Amino acid sequence: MNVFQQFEEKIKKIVEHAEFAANSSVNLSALSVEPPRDPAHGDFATNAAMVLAKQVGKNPRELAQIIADALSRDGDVANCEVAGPGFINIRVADGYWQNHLAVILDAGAKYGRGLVGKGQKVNVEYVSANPTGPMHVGHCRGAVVGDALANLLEFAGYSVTREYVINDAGAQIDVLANSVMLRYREALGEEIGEIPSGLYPGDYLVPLGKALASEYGKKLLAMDEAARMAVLRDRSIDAMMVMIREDLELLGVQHDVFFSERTLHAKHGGVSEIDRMLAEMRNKGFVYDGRLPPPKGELPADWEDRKQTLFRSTDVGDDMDRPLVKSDGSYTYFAADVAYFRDKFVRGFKRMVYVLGADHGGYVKRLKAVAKAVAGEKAELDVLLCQLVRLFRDGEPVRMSKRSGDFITLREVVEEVGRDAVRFMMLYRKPEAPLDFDFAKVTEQSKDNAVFYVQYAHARCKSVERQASTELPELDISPAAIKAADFSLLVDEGEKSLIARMAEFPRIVEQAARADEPHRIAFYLQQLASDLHQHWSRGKEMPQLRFVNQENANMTLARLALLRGMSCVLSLGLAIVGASAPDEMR
RNA sequence: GCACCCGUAGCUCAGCUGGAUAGAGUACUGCCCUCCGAAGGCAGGGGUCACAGGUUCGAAUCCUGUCGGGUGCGCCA
Repeated sequence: MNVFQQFEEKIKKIVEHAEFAANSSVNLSALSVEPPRDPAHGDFATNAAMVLAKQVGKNPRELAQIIADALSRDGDVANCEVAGPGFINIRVADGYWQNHLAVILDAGAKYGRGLVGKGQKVNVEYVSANPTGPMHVGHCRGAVVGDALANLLEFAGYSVTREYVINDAGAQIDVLANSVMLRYREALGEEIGEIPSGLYPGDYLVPLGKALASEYGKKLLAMDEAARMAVLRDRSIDAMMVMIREDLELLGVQHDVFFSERTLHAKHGGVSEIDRMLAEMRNKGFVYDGRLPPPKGELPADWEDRKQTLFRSTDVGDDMDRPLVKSDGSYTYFAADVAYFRDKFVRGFKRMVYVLGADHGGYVKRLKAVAKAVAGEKAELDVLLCQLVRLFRDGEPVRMSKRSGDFITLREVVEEVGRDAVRFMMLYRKPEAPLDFDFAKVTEQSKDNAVFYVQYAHARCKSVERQASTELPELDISPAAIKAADFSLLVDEGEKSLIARMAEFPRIVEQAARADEPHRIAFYLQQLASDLHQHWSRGKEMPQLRFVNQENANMTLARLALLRGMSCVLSLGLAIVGASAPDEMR
């Protein structure tokens, strides 16, 4: 339970035993205890009286006074004030925050951990780039957001599986195989000329062509079409996935499960997973044969009105029913998607999160419909839409052309600006807002990129420890000694408010986890770092506030404890973001 | 035509799911290093929260409509 919830409980107890609530049942679900907007208002603020006023038919300020009086008798509370329309501002007793520092240090890496999820199984699916080439910048954001969300949920106590769907069953794989075939012939010495349009032109396929040439010689040419394509498909997908995994590794992204779409189509005893799903859905009444109205707007040239196998997704919130079988008899991607969701459900996940690009916005409704049809209320599906990233260099848009295979790869971006900066930048914005990414600014280690600011705060904490052991070589600064320091020496307002800020961490984690919003961690870290830098600078004007005090070893030790707590929270937050917490900046 | 996302300081964005006087960074102006790391800090100006209604003690936040920007819209994945 975090400190805010502790106060909520105190207030609930007071209300439950209060006279005004005696003969009416009160609903306290909207009750909240928050950090006050203005620090001058105290340590906590609650809306309790305003939530209750109407329920018990009393004036909110009067009610606030009653609650405030009762709350004032609590040992943790120094005083309470009624303010504005009926807020209760709470100021904690001496020693409260100092005690909380002990809580933080005792918890260490467990501080704020495991408070929400209760071990519930969650599946986070992200990246899932087509295995047709290296990852490009466009994949970056989804990769970082998905990974940070997985970190966050795991930290919050969920049992998280990070999953990547390999789209290895579609027509694009044949295109890939044909492109590789060309590179193979090239490697055998054939003159291939310009890559025909419709095939992938990128140079990244050249090594694979060579590898196949040295392994198979001319044998592939002699094979019949089907056998050759089978080899080319398998080898191409494998090679592309190796590349993609290397790219993800650069970003520090690791998946637990790579799920192959082909396994859904594969027949076992004549029946595929999709067949099974279809039978089940037909039983439930979600599959029928019928006709779809023509698409709105300009009619596609090859549109024909025909009877087809449809999924009745309109029954569960979608805009239109969706085709499951193509005119050539094969399954649509949507059919695979239903089967895939069903597979996750069977694997026991209660929550499936899909991290998708904004160009998949139109897909959200049908995915939610799938979830309802397959799992009913037994599992929920959330979609995180990441808006596009626009690339700039010194304010000028960076042009990319897919046609020529001339796109900026994820590798180029990470190698130029660094993993930590890329990750923080991608999270320093809520995902549904578009993001402008300027190479020049991100590389510049300045306030333009908050990651350095936050990392600097961590390095500063460590720097002071180094300084302390130089100036006070006799001082024992082992973790045990620091835990045993006399925290009551930390009486400065700045010191107390640093602890108060750290105490917000568990609350931020909970809120971010509930809302699937990892970016909140990044913003919190920025705030926390700012508080530290600010307090640090006060030591310039007032040397007595400096952390290291040669005349007072006990004070130094207490302040080192404060910094230990600070660096602990900073590094926990940075770990969720996926950036390092360096001991020094170079 | 329909659906989804966005519209907050000159610019880039937060805003704790309905709370108090709407906040950061950047840019501009002026300060602060014999002093634990100046990759830092302090101060100043800058706003019709796109617009119009509605819900209530209370709206940037929720609902409806309008305008503007983005992304999609059967047999692609």
